[in-house]
Amino acid sequence: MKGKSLVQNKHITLDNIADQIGVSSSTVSRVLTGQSKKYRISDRTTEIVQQTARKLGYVPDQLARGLRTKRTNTMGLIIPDISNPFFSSIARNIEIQARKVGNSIILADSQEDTQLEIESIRLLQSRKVDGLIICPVGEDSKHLKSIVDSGLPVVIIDRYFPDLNCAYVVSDNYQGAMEAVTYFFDMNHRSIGYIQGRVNTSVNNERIRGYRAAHEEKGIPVDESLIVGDSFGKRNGYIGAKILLAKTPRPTAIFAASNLISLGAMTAIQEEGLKIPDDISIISFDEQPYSEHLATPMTTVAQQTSETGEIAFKLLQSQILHDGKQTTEGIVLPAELVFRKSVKKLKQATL
Amino acid sequence: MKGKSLVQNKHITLDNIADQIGVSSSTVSRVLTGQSKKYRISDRTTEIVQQTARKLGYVPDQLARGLRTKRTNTMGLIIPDISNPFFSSIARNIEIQARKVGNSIILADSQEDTQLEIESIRLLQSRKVDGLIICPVGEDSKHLKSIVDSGLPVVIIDRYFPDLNCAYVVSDNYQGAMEAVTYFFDMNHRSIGYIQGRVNTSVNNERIRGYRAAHEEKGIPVDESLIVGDSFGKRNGYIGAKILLAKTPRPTAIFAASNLISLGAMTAIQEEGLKIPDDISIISFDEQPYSEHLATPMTTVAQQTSETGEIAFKLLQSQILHDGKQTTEGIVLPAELVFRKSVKKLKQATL
DNA sequence: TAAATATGCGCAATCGTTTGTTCTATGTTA
DNA sequence: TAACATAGAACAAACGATTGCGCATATTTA
Repeated sequence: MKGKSLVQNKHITLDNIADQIGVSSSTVSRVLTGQSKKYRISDRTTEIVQQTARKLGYVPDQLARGLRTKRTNTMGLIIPDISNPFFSSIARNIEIQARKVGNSIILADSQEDTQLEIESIRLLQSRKVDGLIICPVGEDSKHLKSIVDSGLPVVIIDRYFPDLNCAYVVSDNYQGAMEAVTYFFDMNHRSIGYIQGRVNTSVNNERIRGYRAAHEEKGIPVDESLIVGDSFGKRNGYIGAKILLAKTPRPTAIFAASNLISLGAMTAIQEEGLKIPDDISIISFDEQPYSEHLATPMTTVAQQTSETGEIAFKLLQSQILHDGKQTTEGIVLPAELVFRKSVKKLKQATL
Repeated sequence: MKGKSLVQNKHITLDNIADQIGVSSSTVSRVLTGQSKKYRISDRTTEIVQQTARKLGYVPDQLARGLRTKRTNTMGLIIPDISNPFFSSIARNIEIQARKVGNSIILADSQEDTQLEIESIRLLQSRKVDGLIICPVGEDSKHLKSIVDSGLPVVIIDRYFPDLNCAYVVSDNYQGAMEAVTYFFDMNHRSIGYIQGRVNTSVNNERIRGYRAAHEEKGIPVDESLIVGDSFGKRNGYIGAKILLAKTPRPTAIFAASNLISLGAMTAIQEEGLKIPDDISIISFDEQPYSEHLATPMTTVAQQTSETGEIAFKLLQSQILHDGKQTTEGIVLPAELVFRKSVKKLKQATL
């Protein structure tokens, strides 16, 4: 058997096959979609059709099929920054799940820009995706509401909107932040800076809520001036840390709202000639492959990225299979504190 | 003006618009594709069409359009592991470029598996992408040849095949490796382990070639037993390092073929109770945001990821615009050594 | 005033599939 | 033998957009 894959000279269509063996294209279609029995195509015909299809290297035109069937087996994925390992890890798992069932993913990077997010949604709609998995930029949800209302299956990940009637899967940011800050307290820290991410995103709100709750539980008032920053990027981490470190008295600990933030904070800390954890303790959101290898192995709060992707896909898929009936299930995955060396146990609790 | 975005009740087509204002759908089409002048549609009609299209929230069905025009404005992107920041960074830049011109990217993760790569290609073909950007798994290129021969515009990135007549953009792995190893020599190292990536990929071959060339230039014979490993993953880095560190005499330096490999190597080094760079020096391929923050800031050889993405896209785009005429341009981008602290200068050159 | 040219737009085919309906043999039953 | 099933497959109409061609009017030209 010659395994040589034929060069597809132009393009093979159902009609080509049909002509070749003198049947109609409908018959070919039914055979190739496995409906021989249903439409009583004889075994002989079925066999012949399959053979010639294979011989000619037929591959169905998904555009035509989609046009006719209203299903493209394609989903849109909108991510604020695919180069961020946190997101790319989620994306990967979504893609893997999708491919298992013959679906494809159209990727859009919104670059943390709501306007681009809106454009992306339009673009994906025009490409007739069966559904959308979207990690929203964050503050605004009007455009999301309108698309959910339009009936397109949507699953939101990472960030969500309480008033949006839509399936979502997020981490328990409240609990994660709460645990992290509580841990700081347990290590006798009392002045904990928080370098936050993009404000007014659910992620950020929840983490702040956790930060406050931890304070409240310990009966420690929160110093509002210790909450700084406004984005999940590295630069913001740098700036935020600079600000915190300039305070007198200097906070003894920093809670960084993302992997990039902590990276930025680290260069600031270094520039100030300070050591982690001796001079300043730090916990970062987002576990990364390199976390354990940092100058000081980083204590992090880990989110379940691969589970997030997998669950999001399955949620979406189920909506699609149930004929676009949207579920509004919300799934929240626990975040887990992974302990390393970046927080120091202070001697005496001031107070 | 009410900015309220209308719920698209079902779906607006050209015919809907046409009916609404009593013209034919062809007229509407011509107006909406900006061909009013060419087809002598009156200003008045043009105006009305545009208004109602806007009012009704018309968004063209790209499936139908693609079916008719044979252009989908969609490109396929096949990547061995999108969660690897090296690749996701490339992917991001491709997506950004693509979107600028209204194109979309269908993402496929081949999981470093040639079989999945082949499947992905099929899938993308059936989805009628205008072209393909692919970072091949590596060893085999038969399937690539067949697809290039089929006339589909293709650009290969990161890894390439000398015998494949196809545009590509890669880093100068030879030069990068050569510089790294030469630097080791300049620091008086003489026994340099190399933890390689997937064997028989161009990336790996070129880097080994550089490794050898550096030796030759210095007149130092290469110890074949110092070349270990077989994948770009973290696990391979760990294992490779374990093997190298067990040798007596122990090599004084390790050259790691990827960011993940060096991460794995670091845990091995740590487990052995060794310090970088005091006990062992290391250089890693792939600059990363965290490179400077590692336990010992890592000397790396940086590749131009964003340029890679951008160039790859533009190469592909140009092929597509020139009516599928494939260019076979090969672009190789220089790699740059970025110096940090992970290499120690040894006292005496043994010899 | 007839012919020529311009203006403005519609017809209908087409892209490749899918699918409800119809058609024709051939066999079966009463 | 008339009536009727049944098997096996073809017909044709979608899906929504694009586009070559053609058909009316209106305007200009000779």
